[in-house]
Amino acid sequence: MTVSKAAAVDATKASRAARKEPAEVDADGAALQLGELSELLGYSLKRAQLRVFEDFLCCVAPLQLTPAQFSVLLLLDRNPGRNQTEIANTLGILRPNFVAMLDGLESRDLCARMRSTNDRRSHIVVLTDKGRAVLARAKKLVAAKHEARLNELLGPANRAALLAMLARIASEF
Amino acid sequence: MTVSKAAAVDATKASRAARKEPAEVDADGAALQLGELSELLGYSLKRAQLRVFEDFLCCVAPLQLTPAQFSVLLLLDRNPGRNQTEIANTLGILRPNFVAMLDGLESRDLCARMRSTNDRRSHIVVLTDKGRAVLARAKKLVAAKHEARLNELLGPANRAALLAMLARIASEF
DNA sequence: TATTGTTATACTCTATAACTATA
DNA sequence: TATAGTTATAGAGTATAACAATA
Repeated sequence: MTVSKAAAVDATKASRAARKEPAEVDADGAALQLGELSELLGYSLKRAQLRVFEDFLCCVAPLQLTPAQFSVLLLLDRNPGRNQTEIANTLGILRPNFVAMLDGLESRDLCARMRSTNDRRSHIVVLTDKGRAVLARAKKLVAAKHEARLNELLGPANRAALLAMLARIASEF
Repeated sequence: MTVSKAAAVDATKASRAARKEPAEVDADGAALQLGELSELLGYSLKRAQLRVFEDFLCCVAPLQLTPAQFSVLLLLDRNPGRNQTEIANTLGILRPNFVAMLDGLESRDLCARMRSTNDRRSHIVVLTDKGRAVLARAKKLVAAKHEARLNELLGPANRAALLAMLARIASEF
């Protein structure tokens, strides 16, 4: 669910090898046959996901946000007053792993932990003003550069159909 | 491009947290709003990919094969006489990382390295008889349990459309 | 000099156990 | 006792540099 910060710094360099496409020729000039691999949904799913995350990283590079960090900011903005466990669970991040992730965002003053008055064990996670500003800029970059290109590649109808099928797989498969 | 071997041993246990679905209720009974997240292609792509790999692991559990290992066996079967670099490159695996992966398959007698007579630097990777047998059984399990259920969920036409769009994203985006 | 396979290494991601402070 | 946040830790996955053997 997350992406390396090193990759965020230099997405193109970080996955140069993975970018080599199946059909690309090798040293001797003969590309290998993918065979049944190209009919395996999981295989194409994985390669498409890597490519999309790579492009996301590229598009949001000025803001230094990974897909995972962006998803946290989005969720905080939409769900104020929630604690770490609730945010982490919703994103499929394990609570122990969410600690360092929040530390990173908090150290950049994008969000803050606040002790809940109801339950002093809980940390309510809030977006800071800077966090809201960065999120707003990130949304614009994602919409204008990232999602726009996907829309262009697939067409709006196909893009919607793709999204619906992916959501269906994630929730019903 | 690969999947943990621990997950292969117990896929359900390994990703219990990640399996919690976005709409699932929390302790206080109120599910969080995903908001724009549900319109982010990358987000659904990632969640669908995790779910599909998890199911793959489950379906092929009797053979103890990860998606990555299965893809190597498929490629070896379809492309005899190739060396490590060619196989690894085609799958987007870096050569140094492919060494341990091949060691694992070779130690289970699923494939073997053979010095090339033309170029004594190269290791030609060949499927063993056992490797061919395991691959055949794996293909049947994947087709009968894994892909069949995906087909059932989406319908053949939608499944084909999904595959085409994913391949398009991987190669043209 | 360049390439193949390899080792060593480092960093990220993911997962579990166990601690602390609260409830 | 149970839960929230945390720490420590371990295992995969992924990336780079550098070496030996060979070309």
